[in-house]
Amino acid sequence: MPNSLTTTDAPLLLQDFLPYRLAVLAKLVGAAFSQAYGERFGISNPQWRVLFALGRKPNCSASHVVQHAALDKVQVSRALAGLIHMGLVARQIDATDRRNSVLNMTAGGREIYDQIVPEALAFEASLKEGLSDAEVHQLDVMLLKLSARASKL
Amino acid sequence: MPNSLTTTDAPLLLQDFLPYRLAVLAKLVGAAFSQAYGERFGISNPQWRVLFALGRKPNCSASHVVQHAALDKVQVSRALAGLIHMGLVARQIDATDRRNSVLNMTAGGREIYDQIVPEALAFEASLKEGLSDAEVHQLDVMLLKLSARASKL
DNA sequence: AAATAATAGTTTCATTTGAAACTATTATCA
DNA sequence: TGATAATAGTTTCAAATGAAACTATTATTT
Repeated sequence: MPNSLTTTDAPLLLQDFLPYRLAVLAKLVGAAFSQAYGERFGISNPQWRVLFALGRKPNCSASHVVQHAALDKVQVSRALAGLIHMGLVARQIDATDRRNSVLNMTAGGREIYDQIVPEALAFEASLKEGLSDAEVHQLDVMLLKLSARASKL
Repeated sequence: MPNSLTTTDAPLLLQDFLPYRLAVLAKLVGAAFSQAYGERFGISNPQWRVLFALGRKPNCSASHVVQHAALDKVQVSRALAGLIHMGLVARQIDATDRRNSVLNMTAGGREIYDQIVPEALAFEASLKEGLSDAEVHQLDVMLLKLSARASKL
């Protein structure tokens, strides 16, 4: 057995393996984001998602957040508990269906939100720096295609 | 205060926000991968990375894995503990520097590895299905650019 | 050579995450 | 109407993750 310790014929190059590359990039970006902003406001990544969802659609329920922030109901429940405890979000109960909550940012929550949105967009722009408009468009198309494929695997 | 409960002027669209899109896609892909293969072999995501790193470079140390698999030393230590316990990896001690370990897959480890590599490549190919060669190349370029930018934020 | 620093890797402990079970409320069906 | 199922959300418990402290070994400094 002359080569029992050598590599196999077609070793998988981790650096080129798309699932790996996506994971590494997403983690890097997420860490940079939450280091920059989470630290400043004491807000975690799932909590940002909830705030952004509420910014987009006030008076919504937790289930709505689940569907629009790619979080499961446990994560949303926990994120909300924190945000409510910090006084950034207020929860009422839907009188017509007492299972539903009606969520909104408080004045304090909106203050942070209004502050963070432009910075988040600047962060994104900075991330895209070096990409041409055409490339940004290509990226959009490919992320959509990859997401569509991935959800079928 | 006529609009205290309406959205702000430029709400951030989570669905379009690149850090969010990357996170969601990476998670989706990672989940699909480890559901398909992790379940079958009882191997976690960090453990796959270690195996792939060892496939690429036998006789390497744990530090080498740290540098080439985007894992920290704690994750590598734990992944190795599991792999060794499963009998898929063997660890010797470098006689010239007894701090270093010398890692290799066992015959059993290589058996799984040789089985998984073509499937992993097929998985990747399936993920890229629908992308033209030009698009795949574009994707490569943009992931590289984004990674470079992200590591500077 | 002794003391200090650096490197490789592990362990410990606190926090995060995920899956499953649970409560409360409303909807459906017999 | 009463029983069953479905929905909204929370809690609980186990596993995964991360940061910091720790052990062992080698390198450097004095």
